[in-house]
Amino acid sequence: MSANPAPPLERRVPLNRERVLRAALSLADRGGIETLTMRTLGQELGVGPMALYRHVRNKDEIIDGIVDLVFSEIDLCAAGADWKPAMRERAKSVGAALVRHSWAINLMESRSNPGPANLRHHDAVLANLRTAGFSIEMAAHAYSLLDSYIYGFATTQMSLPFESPADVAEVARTMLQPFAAGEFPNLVEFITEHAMQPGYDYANEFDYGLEVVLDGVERALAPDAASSSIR
Amino acid sequence: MSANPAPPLERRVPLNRERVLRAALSLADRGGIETLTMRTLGQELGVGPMALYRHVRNKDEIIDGIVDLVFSEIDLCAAGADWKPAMRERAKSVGAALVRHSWAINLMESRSNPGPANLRHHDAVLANLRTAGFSIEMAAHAYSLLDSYIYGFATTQMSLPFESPADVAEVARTMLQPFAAGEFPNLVEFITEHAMQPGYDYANEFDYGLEVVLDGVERALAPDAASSSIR
DNA sequence: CTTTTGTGTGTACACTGTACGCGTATGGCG
DNA sequence: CGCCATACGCGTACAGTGTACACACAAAAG
Repeated sequence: MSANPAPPLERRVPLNRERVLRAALSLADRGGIETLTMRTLGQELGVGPMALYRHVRNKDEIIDGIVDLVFSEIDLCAAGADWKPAMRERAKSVGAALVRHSWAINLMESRSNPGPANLRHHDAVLANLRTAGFSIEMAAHAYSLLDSYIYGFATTQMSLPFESPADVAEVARTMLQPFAAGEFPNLVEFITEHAMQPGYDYANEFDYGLEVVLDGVERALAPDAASSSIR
Repeated sequence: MSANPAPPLERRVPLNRERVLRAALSLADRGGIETLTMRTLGQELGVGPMALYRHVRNKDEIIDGIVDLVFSEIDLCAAGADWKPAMRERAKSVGAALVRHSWAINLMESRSNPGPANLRHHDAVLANLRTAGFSIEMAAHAYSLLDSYIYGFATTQMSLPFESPADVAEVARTMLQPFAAGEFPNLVEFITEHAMQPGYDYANEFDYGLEVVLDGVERALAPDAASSSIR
């Protein structure tokens, strides 16, 4: 017959792993990791849930995949670069990526199947430190300290239940409501005199702690040179 | 009648919120947070899932409750104590609690309904710092840095997919298997020359970073006194 | 006695991930 | 051209999740 019963006007471009992961990342970014289900992801791609299993072993593989996509957004530091600015830039790059993908914070370090971008990232950091003269032990110290701080800060930052100083007042009131008035005086003082002040933004704390950590590493590396760039 | 039709030999001691939370904590400690479901928890208490809802509004309230139980295990620091040893002890106490309840790491800071033990803990830390002469700003700096490090370290520590140096070899092999031999030379060196060495235990890194952080805070507080107790 | 209140149960519903089998479109082959 | 293997997506089904709702039964109160 000349008339097709169902004319494939727009030919179905087949799914692939890449498109599945991209859509999953976009979905997680927009609605958080909990809105990423096989059904919503299928809907996003105009496809049933089971179609995804042709391109991905299971949901865990999707999670691993989008976590590695986040790692791939982090700038790699050059091996020959001065370690301190390189580590500072890396820390900020990681922090920025975690802000862009806040659902990823608790997943970046806890996946047991690291992807290529993850491994490449770690390798580049170690390369920079070793080239800069860090012993393996010192590199281990520095790396542990830096990563603990970076991920810890991102965790505490993202878990703050407010966005602006105006929210702080509201949240603090409901949080402290069930308790006696003078039960937590220091906490109340801290909130009213600090967190509720106009210019307050917890994100600013990141740089301060980062400099403390970097200076500490520098001092441990060369005990005489105390740069003390802490403001 | 003298003969009871169904003699309540062991009279059903009624459930209460306390027992529900204790059982939930025990369950999470034994099998991880994912094994804590309303059905398993009911089974643990010899009761149907719906019975729990008489004592708890929903599952989130159970999570909030057991997180606060973990907070209640952390030693409170005295307001008048020297801040540096007090913060050191607090950090270790938090770290120890997180090791005992590793399921809690990602929940301690991310619950938006902090319980009384949580608030009491924060209040005590702030009291110590303020009494020791920290301005509100400096207390905010120090608190942010310390907590970021503590929780960040716990996160990275708990997410390591191995327990002993023997496991490291196995895990590293399977992790690096899909990649070319010389693709990550620094990572391979780090693993073989450091993580796989006999005495290696990542937990030891905690104290090192903690001293760096404490010294950094001390220096920021009194820029002249550089104690440099870093080994 | 009746009535109220507290406590646990059973059923049911809307979700989740995913195992299994069936159709169909596509591309290589004779 | 016909044929067929393969790749791809779909539909159904199942076990598991949190929990809303109506009910059963106990103890206590009036």
